[in-house]
Amino acid sequence: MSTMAMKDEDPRPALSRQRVVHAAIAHADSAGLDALTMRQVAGMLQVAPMALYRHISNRDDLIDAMIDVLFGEIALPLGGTDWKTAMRDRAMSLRDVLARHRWAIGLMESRRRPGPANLRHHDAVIGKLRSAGFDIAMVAHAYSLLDGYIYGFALTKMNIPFNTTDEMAAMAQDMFEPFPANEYPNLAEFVTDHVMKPGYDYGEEFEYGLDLILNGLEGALTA
Amino acid sequence: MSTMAMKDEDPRPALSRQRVVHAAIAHADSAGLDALTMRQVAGMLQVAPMALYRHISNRDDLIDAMIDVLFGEIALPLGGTDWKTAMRDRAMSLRDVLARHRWAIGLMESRRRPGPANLRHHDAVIGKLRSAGFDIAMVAHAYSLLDGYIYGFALTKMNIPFNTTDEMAAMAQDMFEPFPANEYPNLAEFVTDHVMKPGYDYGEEFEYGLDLILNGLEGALTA
DNA sequence: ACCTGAACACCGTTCAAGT
DNA sequence: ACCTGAACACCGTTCAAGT
Repeated sequence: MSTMAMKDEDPRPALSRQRVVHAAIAHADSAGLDALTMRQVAGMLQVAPMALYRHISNRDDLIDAMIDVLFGEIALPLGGTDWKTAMRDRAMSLRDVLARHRWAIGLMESRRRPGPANLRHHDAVIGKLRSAGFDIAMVAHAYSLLDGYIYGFALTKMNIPFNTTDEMAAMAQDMFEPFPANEYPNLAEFVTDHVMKPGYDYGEEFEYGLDLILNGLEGALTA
Repeated sequence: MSTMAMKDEDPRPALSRQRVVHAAIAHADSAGLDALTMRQVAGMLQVAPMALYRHISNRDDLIDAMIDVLFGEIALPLGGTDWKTAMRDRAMSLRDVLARHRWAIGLMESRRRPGPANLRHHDAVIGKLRSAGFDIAMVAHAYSLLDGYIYGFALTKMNIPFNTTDEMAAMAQDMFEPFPANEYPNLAEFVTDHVMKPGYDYGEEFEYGLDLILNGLEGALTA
């Protein structure tokens, strides 16, 4: 077997910053932030841990790059539609990005060196609100309220320790078991009559709150 | 020197679950979640790491206990006042607790075995809303919206990579430096004309959003 | 009963080599 | 130019001792 043939059969394409960043995102998506270690990312790519440092300067630099890829996945609020539709679509898109990349929720707004997709996203959102007649103080109100809600909902949903009605039922059992019966009657009623009902999905609450906020902002804008 | 005198001079009181939990909270408050390691908490208490395992079963059990202490610090919405005042006070109190214990933001609603203070808090909030005329579906809307916003605002504020106007100015410099001038005009205007103005404090946005949400819920309740 | 020390299987990152 | 292996200073947790 010639060395030429050996090369053709080499299952490892050359490493690159792009390949490292995308492997890291895929790994964090499936295994979580705790599993996002240099050693595990290197394992995904079948290289020694230290090979990564040729392409990224350290773990924080890797996370910077991963977050900018995610900002690129958020649909930008474009020129055509009114501000309310644009902000609603952008909120739903950001919600979807955070659901796909749960590990990123606490990291999106924490970058000391935001990348181009990050800056472009914030520029587009602010521009859309400004051209709809929001003054700068009102932009600050609206952005803080919307993003507070979007990230907070994503955080709460991510951390909720159950996903299905069955899991909730099991957890409710464990939850009340150590305490006297009827010690927490309002919570018990809420859990049994609402959360444990078939078809309950916490995720569906998102749009109720989003629309309440958008309507409130509209009222403040026209006042 | 007698062994009796040695005992009197021993600077280490006996370990207890309470002492471990409170030392861990104090350490996480000052050094952050990454520094909340068994070895560092043990160091605080001047014992060997393994001494902690006599009083807690593992790191997760320690965090469970820490979170329940924090729930105990939130002012309960009591009987006297109307629901809006009660929810506003409770939101401000939770905001303050999260500001004192920033490491806890992602952990408060993630416990598979919530402690008594946790359950008592949720029971009181739900009870207050129910007795004000919210039906169960509306309680779910209100709770999800309020807590989404409160936790999300705390998360964003915690992660924002600057605290003072000076830090923001330094960061703005670094932020736009790698890109062509006027590449992000809306963001640049927002930063220079609002965020970098003397007296700017992101934290002050909290009450604007909170009141907008409470007014929206009031409208939905009376409708 | 309560605490300890060594050990195991992990981390991120530095450094000096290897090809 | 690009990747590697050993090493260092850390983790949480198990186990067998120590007092």
